[in-house]
Amino acid sequence: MTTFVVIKGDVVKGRISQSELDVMDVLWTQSPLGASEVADKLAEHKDWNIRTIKTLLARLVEKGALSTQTEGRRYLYAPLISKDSYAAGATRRLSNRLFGGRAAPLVMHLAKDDGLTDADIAELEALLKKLKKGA
Amino acid sequence: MTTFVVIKGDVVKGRISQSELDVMDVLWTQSPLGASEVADKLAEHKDWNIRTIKTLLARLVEKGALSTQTEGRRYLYAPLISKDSYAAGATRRLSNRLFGGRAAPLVMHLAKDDGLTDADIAELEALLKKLKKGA
DNA sequence: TCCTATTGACCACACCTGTAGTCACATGTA
DNA sequence: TACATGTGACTACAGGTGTGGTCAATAGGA
Repeated sequence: MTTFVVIKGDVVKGRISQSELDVMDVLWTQSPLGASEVADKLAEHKDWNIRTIKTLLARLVEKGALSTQTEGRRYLYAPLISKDSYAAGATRRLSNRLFGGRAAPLVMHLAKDDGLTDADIAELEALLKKLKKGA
Repeated sequence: MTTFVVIKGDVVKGRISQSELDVMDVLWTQSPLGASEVADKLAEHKDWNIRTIKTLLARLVEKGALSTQTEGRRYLYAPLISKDSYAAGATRRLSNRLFGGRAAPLVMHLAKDDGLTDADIAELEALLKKLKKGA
């Protein structure tokens, strides 16, 4: 069974795995980059062999999440889906899966254990005000 | 590398997979249940062989997500972690992973594409009011 | 010009996951 | 009592994932 994850018009074959997401993060911050540049950025957080990173890059290309462009003898990689649209899809999937699509319980969970700072709360209030006005 | 997912005091060895979560959902709704009862409930949504469900139950027991209690010649299964604490952990992981732990962008994503109803917005406002008072 | 370092292509391998089959045993029924 | 049936234990197997090795080509420095 082949699954296609549709994210606001972008189509990715199969799911982006945890490690692959770390690679995407680098390229969402800056792109296009070659494999070794991606490795350099990742080295701050991860202790991965360059081989590992190349495998992840290749898999992401195969899944349609990254594009390649040739620069001399190497590839430059760039995201085909934006972090924003990926995040939107992931958020909605979680919300549907666990809370029947309702947002409030989700926020409630974030609020527990001091998960929300005063700044967060202020930001959310502003957001809600805008949503009500826009409606 | 063995990973332990800590959810508010509950410890689950490894991660709960998608299909396993479907099984947990049944037992979060009602428990304890035997394997065939779980299968009956799942039959409404899933087309799974009873073998499959037994495998998933066994894996969940092995992971420490379910407890068993003997009833005659069979097991009765019950959750060792609550849906609430699981949901809290999953929400926090998503929020940390994608939004640096901030709640507002997460809600913003839900809001897009009419993801939030008026009722949701009202519920969130009430929640925020309570949070401010409680602080 | 010759060697070394780098690159993508391909391969490896263990563990996880989805999905079930087989087996031995107990039990209710004929 | 004999047998179909349900149960958990163990096994299977393909595809995904984490992690990295091998190889041939090539580009850049000595």
